Order: sequence, then C-alpha cells, then structure tokens
Amino acid sequence: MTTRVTSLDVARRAGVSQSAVSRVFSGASASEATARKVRKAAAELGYRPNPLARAMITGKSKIIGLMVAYLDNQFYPLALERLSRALQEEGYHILVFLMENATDGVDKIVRELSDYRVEGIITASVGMTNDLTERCAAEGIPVVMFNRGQDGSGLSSVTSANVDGGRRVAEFLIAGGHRRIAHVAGWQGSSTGRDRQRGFLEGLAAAGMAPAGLIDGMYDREQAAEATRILMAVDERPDAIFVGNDHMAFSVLDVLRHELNLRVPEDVSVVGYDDVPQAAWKAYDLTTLRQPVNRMVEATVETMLAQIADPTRAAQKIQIEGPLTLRSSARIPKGWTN
Amino acid sequence: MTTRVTSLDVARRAGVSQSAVSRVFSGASASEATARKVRKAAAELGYRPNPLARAMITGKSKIIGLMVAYLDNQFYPLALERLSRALQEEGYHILVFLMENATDGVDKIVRELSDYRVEGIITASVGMTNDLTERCAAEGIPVVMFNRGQDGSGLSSVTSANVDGGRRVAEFLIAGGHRRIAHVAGWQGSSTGRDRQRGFLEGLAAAGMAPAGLIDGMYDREQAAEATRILMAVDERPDAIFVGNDHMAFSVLDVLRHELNLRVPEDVSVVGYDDVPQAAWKAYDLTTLRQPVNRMVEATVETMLAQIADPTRAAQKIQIEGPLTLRSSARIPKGWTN
DNA sequence: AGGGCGCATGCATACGTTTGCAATTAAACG
DNA sequence: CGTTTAATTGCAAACGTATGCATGCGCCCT
Repeated sequence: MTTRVTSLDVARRAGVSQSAVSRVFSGASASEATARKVRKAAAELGYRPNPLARAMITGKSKIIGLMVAYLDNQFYPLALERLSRALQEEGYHILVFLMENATDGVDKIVRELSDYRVEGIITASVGMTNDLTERCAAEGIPVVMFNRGQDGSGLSSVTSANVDGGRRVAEFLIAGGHRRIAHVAGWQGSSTGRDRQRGFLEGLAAAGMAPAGLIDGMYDREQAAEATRILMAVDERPDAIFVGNDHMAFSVLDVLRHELNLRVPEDVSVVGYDDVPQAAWKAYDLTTLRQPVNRMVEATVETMLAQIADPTRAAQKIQIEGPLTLRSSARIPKGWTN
Repeated sequence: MTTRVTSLDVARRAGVSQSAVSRVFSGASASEATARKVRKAAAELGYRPNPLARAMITGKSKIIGLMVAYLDNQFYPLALERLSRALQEEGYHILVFLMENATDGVDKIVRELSDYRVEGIITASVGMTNDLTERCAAEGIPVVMFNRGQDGSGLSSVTSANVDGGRRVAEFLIAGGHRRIAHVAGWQGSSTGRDRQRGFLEGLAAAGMAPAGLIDGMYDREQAAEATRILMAVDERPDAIFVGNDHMAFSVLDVLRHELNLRVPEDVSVVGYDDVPQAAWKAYDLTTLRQPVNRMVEATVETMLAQIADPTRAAQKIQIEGPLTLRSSARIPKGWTN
C-alpha cells in the first residue's frame, strides 16, 4: 500500500512550484522548459493527477451517468457497449445505473448522479418526469435521451425515425399483398412505441386500411405472446403482424410456429423493429426495420459533448433513418426495392 | 445553477460546528439532540454530503469498478444487471469499462480505476495478467473475478462448478446412448472453457470413450459455426455435440438445422452451457447446464463487500453448482433423474 | 533607450469533507 | 459533594488539485 505521489512531490523533484505542475497537466500555459522538467519528474515518480481532487475544484468529474432500464432486449446491451466505448475514447468514464422504469427510482438516481458531479446524463429506455428535467436543467447537467423522446421536455434526444419507420413497414406489408395486418405495439408509455404505431396506422390509412388487430405488447415477451394468441384466435386471421420491436417479435414467432403451428411467412408474415443481432440468426431470420445503433450512438455522444462544452446550447432532437432489412419472415413484394 | 449547499451552511443554520454536521452524516458519535437539529437543518436546506470530498479524505469512493469484455453473450448483460442492482442496494455505484479481451487495455483501465479510488474491482470474462494482480494488491484494491478464474493468482473468483458440469454433460449424453460425442469447446484461453472441456473429457474417459471431435469455438458464433461444419463433414457423423456455452450452441443449432438439414435431437443432440434466457425460447429449446446467475452474483457481491471491509482477508475461490436443464435439443435417457 | 506589454511563475487560497486533539460538559461513583 | 471517567463538541489541519493575483522577466515598438 505505497502512498500515492502528488503534484507536490513532482514539483519538488522538478524544482518548480506545485502550481506549475498543475498547469502542465491541466493544459494551462507553461514554458516548454518547465513542461519538460515536470513531465520528466512525473514520469519518474509515476505521477497521475487525482481526478477526484480535480473534480472538487472544477466540478468536472469526467464522468457521465448512464441510466438503463433493462438489458433483456439485446438492443440495449449493444448500445451500452458502443456508448461506453465511444465515451471512453473521449476520456470519459461511465457510471451506470440500472433501474425499474418506475419514476420514483429515477428521482433518487438523478440526485446521486448529481452528487458525483457527473458532467452529463444519458438515459436509455427510461422515462424522465418533467420535474427531473427541471432539476437537471437547474443543476446545469446536460441530458440526452437515447432511443426515447419526451414531448415538451427541453431535453435532447436521439431516436430513429420511428413514425416514418412504422409507415414504411405498413407500406411494405401492403405491397406484399397482405390484407389483414395486425400490430403488436411497443409500449404506449414510450415515445418509440407510440411513434411506430402512429406511423404504422397512418401507412394503413393512406391505403384505406385499418389494422386487423392492435394490442400493446409492453415490450414484454410474455405479453407479446399473449397478444399473439388473442390476435390469432379469430375467424379471419391476420395474414401479417407488425411487432413493435424484435425482442417481442421473437416471442411472436415462437407462438406462431410452435404453439399455433403456422408457417412463416406462408401463413403469416412478421416484421420487427430494431434489427438486433439475433434477428439475423437462422432460427428467426426476421425481416425488421433497422435502428442504426452505431450512428445513433455517434449522434448521442456528439450531442452530449457539445452540450458539455457549451451548456447554453439548445437541445436537439435527432432522428436517424434506418433501412428495412429484408429476411425470410415476411413475404417480399415482387420487384420491391428498398 | 444554484450553488450547492455545504455542511457549513447546515452547521450555521443548526447552530453547531461544521464537524458536528460531518459526524452526524458519517455516522460518528453525536448526541441525539444535535443529531436532530442537524438533520432538521439539512432537510430544510436539502443538503447532501459530497461524496467526492469525502473520497478525498477517506479514500473511499463508494464506487466499484466493473470490467466487461463483450455483451453479445446474453449471459453478461444479465449478470451486469444483477450485479448492478445488488451493489446499488448496498450503496455502491458502478463504473463500467468495456474492453477488448486484449491485455494491454486492461493495464490502462486498472490505472484509471485506481485513479478514481474505486473500492473494488469486479471483472467479468476478462483475463487479468499477473502484474495487474500485483498492482491491485499493492494498491490494496480487492478484486473478484466473475465467471472466470486465474490459476495461481491470489484473486478471489466466483464461477460455476465447470469441471463437474462438463463431466455431468458427458454422463448425460452417454446415458442417452450417444456413441460419437463431439465438443465445440469454450475458448481455451479462459478457465471456464478449459474446465468444462476437462470435465467433459474426464467424463468420456470414465466410460472408456474419446471425443468424436474437438474444436475450440472461441466463444464466437462464427467460429462455432465453422467448427460445426468441420465436425459434421466426416463419414461417421457425431450423434451429439456438447457446446462450451449457449451463445455458441445457438449458432451450432442454426448450422445443423438450416445448413445441414439435420434434425435435433433425432440426428444429433446438442447440449449447451449457461442457460441464458434465450435457451428457453421455443426456436431453440436448448438443453443446457445452468449457471445460477443469481447465486453467483450474490456470492460475488458478498465476497467483494467482505474484502472491502477487511482487506487482509484471504481470497476465496467460490464454485457454485447448477442443474442440467432438460429441454428438447438432446435426447433424454430413459428414467433420467437430474 | 525607455516605456509598455505579455508571458511564465510562485504564493496563497479555495473546494467540502474527515479526523486527531483538546476542551467542555455530563455522568457516575464513592 | 468532589473527583474520576466517559461522552460531546469545536478547532484546525489535512486530502490533492486549480486558479486569481502579484511579481518578475524578456521583448517589441516608437
């Protein structure tokens, strides 16, 4: 348990003042001569600035808080991985909080994050109430919501173009000749769920159609399975189902094939949303609207850094388009080009 | 951007000294009378102790570092989720680092973790070199390795009983009447991969058998797929494959069914390792040896906290047994009881 | 050559806590 | 009631860094 080496130790060895050392390491002005001496001494002693002490003074901790609700849906681990890597490269560190979607927990966690003087907060799939919005704004902590928006909040968000995506799925299924198209919707408490549903309904309406069934799957496998059973337990079965995300779509496919003994896509086409890695696995081979994780992460990091650099900067709501990934779970219209 | 309220503010309002406030909040002795006054004033002002300042003095940051290599394998997001929740409940926070399995990165990250005065480090599926072991020991930072051991290192680890598990899978397959049993092994650079393979080979040997094929799948889907193609491209095909983890097993199943058009388990039985949630999904319905995540997490947290409380405590290597979860991907021996 | 300007450096203070020490008060005991 | 002992409390010094201010220096310009 050797005692740590401080800037003062370095200063003594280099024959300069402690402030000189600080200036060299914090990038303030210093002559090339002293900088060399300091760096040499620091290297010899193995000195590293203490980020906590630094944070005390500056209020900048080089830490970013990340709030995630659940990791079942493969989309989020993936995003977490990318986000983490990208931020690490920028010299930031990540304090993660896993939480229920329940609002009360959010409250507590935002407080703790602010205690640690995080420089920014990224939320993935977790709703912030408006008073939290205000609290963060009051404390001057930038917030970026990843894959979720919040109407009326002054917060930045990065999502895919969900309304448009929903509409394109509708158009795709209609073009495929499906006449009874049902929807296992994403959780209506989330902007993604609502937007995809809205776009989907608009797409149907534009062709003078209405959904053959519509149930909120709550982004939950079990609920999606139950929804599927209900949707299919009618005389005129749906011939296509648009599912609010891939995670639920897998469950839907399992029920269709293994419980109801239906063929996909011959009896019923299925389209998901996200394009998580599993969607490409042969057992599912799911046609799905891709959310471009990489670009979404890039945009998130970029927005975050910009807001940290200039806190007065206006919030941005960024939408990123993704392509429809064609696989075998849905009939492909003749001559369809993406 | 209201200025933060400090212990001094509270002290003034409560009519006591700043140290009194500190004592009340750090749990040191204080009379009931002052404690009440202080708490009242604190509540009115909305005071919260600054953990960074606290960490500066005590060296205790209430932060635990978590190093994870990849999140593709569903087992890790799940573990991360559980670990995070458990530690949060104990009042700790988690600094996550995602990293390549490459050794050089580990070095840098351990340094950064130590900069932030983390109280402990949990590694999941990432190899630590021995000099890092020493560095952590020198700095007095407890380390617990989750789901990976390291021979000869003085570090605590929590794993499932991998050797035993491998052996039990062998016994199960033999009892099922399989005569040509192959193995797509877990990465031989990891203790889990090696141990499972060893147990498996021991189990075969005990019945006078040898593997019908053995390839390192590197815990990678692509490599596992390629391994499967090679293993099956012989005259006397294996009638069973034990795969080093579920993540690879899904890939193996996809190749068997959709590339080679084989039936599972009629033509070939498949057994995995982990019992991740997806293993229960009907499209795979994988027989697999369960790693009890919850109990492993509990043991990890417990060990971690114990070592933080008493750094002189000897390292522990904990092994936790898991049951073989029977599903339909492998023939079940008549009268088999787990 | 002299005045002015800018840059580099050191001194000292601040950040918000914890904690050893001494002083004060309360309790306990004969 | 006096004295010993224990429990509280305040004072002040840390922890390791950043930074405003004043000083000193070299340099350019007229």
